Amino acid sequence: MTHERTDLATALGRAALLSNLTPAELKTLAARTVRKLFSAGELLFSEGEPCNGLHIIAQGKVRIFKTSMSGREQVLAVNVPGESIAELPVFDGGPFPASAAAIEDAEIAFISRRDFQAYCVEHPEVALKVLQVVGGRLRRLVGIIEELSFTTIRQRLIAALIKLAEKEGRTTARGIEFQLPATHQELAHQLGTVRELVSRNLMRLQAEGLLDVDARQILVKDLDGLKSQLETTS
Amino acid sequence: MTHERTDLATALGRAALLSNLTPAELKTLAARTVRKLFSAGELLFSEGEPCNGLHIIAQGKVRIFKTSMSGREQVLAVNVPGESIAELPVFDGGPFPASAAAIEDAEIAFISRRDFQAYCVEHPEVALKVLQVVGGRLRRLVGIIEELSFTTIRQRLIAALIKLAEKEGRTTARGIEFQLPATHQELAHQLGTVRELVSRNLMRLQAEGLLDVDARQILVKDLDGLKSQLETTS
DNA sequence: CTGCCTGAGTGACATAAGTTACTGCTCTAC
DNA sequence: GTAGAGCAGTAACTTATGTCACTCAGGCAG
Repeated sequence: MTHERTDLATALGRAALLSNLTPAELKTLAARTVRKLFSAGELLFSEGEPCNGLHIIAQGKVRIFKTSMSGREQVLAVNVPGESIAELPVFDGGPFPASAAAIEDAEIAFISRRDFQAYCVEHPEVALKVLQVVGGRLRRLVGIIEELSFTTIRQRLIAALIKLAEKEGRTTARGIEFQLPATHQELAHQLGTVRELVSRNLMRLQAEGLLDVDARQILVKDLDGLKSQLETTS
Repeated sequence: MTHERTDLATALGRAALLSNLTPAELKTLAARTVRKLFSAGELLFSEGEPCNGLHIIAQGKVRIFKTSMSGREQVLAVNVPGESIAELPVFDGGPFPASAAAIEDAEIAFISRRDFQAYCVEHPEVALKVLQVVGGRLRRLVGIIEELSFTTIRQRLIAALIKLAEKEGRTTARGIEFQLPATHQELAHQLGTVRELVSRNLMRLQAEGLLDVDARQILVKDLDGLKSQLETTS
């Protein structure tokens, strides 16, 4: 029990939302949080449900997404430990605008709406922090809209590959090498499309000599060539 | 001068963001605002510019939008008097994520970032209000993403028509009648597409007997029929 | 009255996107 | 080892989307 509380307090301290709180404050807050465990694939909550508290990720990755009637998915965000989920419904009182599921086994610190709101009133600077976090979220959403509205799947895929190459790639003699972080299916969800198109477009990029693809293993042979693909008038 | 200040104070009072402030408070705030006038079509600000204050609409309509390299536009929001624009960049300090232009001649109350932030620190409840407003904005963005990702232009158009019919339509013997609020071009921007597709889809709906179209004049003959079009598996 | 400008309707076309339906590969469980 | 599950590659096809290039009507300025 004590152990758990301590863990939660440190986990909370890592949360961007709650940085610059004193250890004592964290402890008080931790005493009011509930630890929740989710296994990979499990739903944290579904779109449309009422929101009764703030989720902070202590362990694991969480995917925020919308689902269409026909079963297609569009990922809105992937959140990692230290980030919070669904800050907004906590404040505006509305239902969740999207669903959330654990990508990996995950541990979540849950603070009830009432407690967190009370906390914000006592600590106005927390509300400003929340605004900052929400600002970043809003910017990402606008970015997604821009992509959906103006770019092809090919370009979105290229953009994703470039980001991965620059973040996770190892530079080798032949180029920049990395693994796709998930299945083609999951990547497709993040790009707002279907598995087949990811596969096809990867093959097409390979045929054009920009990449070598071996299932999830990617070798970028011409990063600048890839980047130049993003600047076409589309 | 006094007149102007008074006007601004009442205009501010109508703003959702600042409701439940006392007249005295409004007056103080109004003393710190600048009145800006824009004529139809004029840009308030452009995507990427630094944000140095909060805009509140006193008169006129304002369009928030993204532009692609090839010149296409995607409207993110249309804001009317009483609403605020770009609350978020004020808080997170980043640049504007999108551009804003006046649809009609517009009058804007402008409060500098510094002043408004100071105001929020003194009045924590205002920060919570801002969170609520931003929450609504975020929900709308998620809605746009859902539409772009899962629906066809036909369905988006139908949804827009239904909304207009229910909000502005006059019921006549032959059906619900209303005018499109803008040119096909503008409607296309709001749906994230081009003029031709709006025109074509309207004609197609007419051919199917759901509507009568005469340029901007619309007569909805079968509202339920329209609605049922939205429930297909797409 | 005439010519011009803007907005609207349309046909032809190229391409992107999504669906269906396979094949084949690689694990894991039995 | 074998069966089955899950992931990946692909071909054929349908539809949606966007572009180009017009035509046409109405309104406004000269």
